[in-house]
Amino acid sequence: MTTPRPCSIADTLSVVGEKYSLLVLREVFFGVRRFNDMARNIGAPRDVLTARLNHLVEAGVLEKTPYSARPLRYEYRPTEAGRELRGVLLTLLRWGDRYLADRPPLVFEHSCGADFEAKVVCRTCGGDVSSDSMTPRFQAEGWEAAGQVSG
Amino acid sequence: MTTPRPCSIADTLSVVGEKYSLLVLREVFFGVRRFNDMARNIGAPRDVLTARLNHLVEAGVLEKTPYSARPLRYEYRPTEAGRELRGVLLTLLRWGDRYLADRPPLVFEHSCGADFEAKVVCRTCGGDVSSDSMTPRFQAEGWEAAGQVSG
DNA sequence: CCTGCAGAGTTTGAAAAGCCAACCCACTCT
DNA sequence: AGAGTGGGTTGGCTTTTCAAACTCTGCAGG
Repeated sequence: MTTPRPCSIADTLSVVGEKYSLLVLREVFFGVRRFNDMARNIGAPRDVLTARLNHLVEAGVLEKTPYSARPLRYEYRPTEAGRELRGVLLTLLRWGDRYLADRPPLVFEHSCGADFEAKVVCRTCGGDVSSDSMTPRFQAEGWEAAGQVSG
Repeated sequence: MTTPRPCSIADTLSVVGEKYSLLVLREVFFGVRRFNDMARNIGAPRDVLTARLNHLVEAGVLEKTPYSARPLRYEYRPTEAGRELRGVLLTLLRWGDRYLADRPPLVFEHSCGADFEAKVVCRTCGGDVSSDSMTPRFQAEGWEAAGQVSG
């Protein structure tokens, strides 16, 4: 068996898993729309940024629309699918704040008044995801977990 | 200003943002502990996998413990910090299931009985994260959002 | 003892991707 | 006219990635 495990995590990473891609999304969520601003805020080489933007547009995560006709200039905005990646970013942010940073460089205030910290729950019941609350059901043959889902 | 925006997302990505790193984590959550199994399930070149495992161990996300003394063999397990990355994986999984896959190759059954779908909420109040429910407060000078937080 | 096999890497050399600086084009502003 | 801005593209160099082969340690069978 030489093909990798079929998996939506891997599929998603093939869209947003390249270097800088998620940082582009971060900038877009901050309302940054233009090439030069992104390049500066992210610290990415301009040619690489060009490639990432194109990839994200092709993947349907961003869309480019002209904001100036002559000279022709585009700005980049998230699509509905792109907007739905907000949770990924917030989850990464929370992990870094917790395990890496002494003092988070950026805090969000949630509408409830508290400093926002992301938490992942079951969309149906709202319950926690603990290690033993989830049972995997593999749809493809030959890809069971080794042992139980754990960690 | 030539330094990139200070940000826990970027910091987190410097730990788990390299190619294959999150797939290593995925395997670890499935209970896969050994080098050869990971290489096969992920489809990663062996030298790259070696580098990623070492990086993740140094970063305190995985720990290696011997499971055989002669020949000396190690297995890789998540640390507490590594376990806390589960939410990142589940959020990526959900996005891929929703926007990429026709039929998800893997489904988890949550303890509530439903097929699990991840959702990100405010840890304090349990409320949704909509675009306008969060107000950024920048701790470092000069890094405001351009326009409001949006998307 | 000799042969074969498994597990976990390490080495090798070519192909791909990343990086940086410089350049270009189409305007606008002074 | 000259300088500045925005959004790239180009060329040349460095770093990663990749696949295959190789290493090393021990076990198992004949």
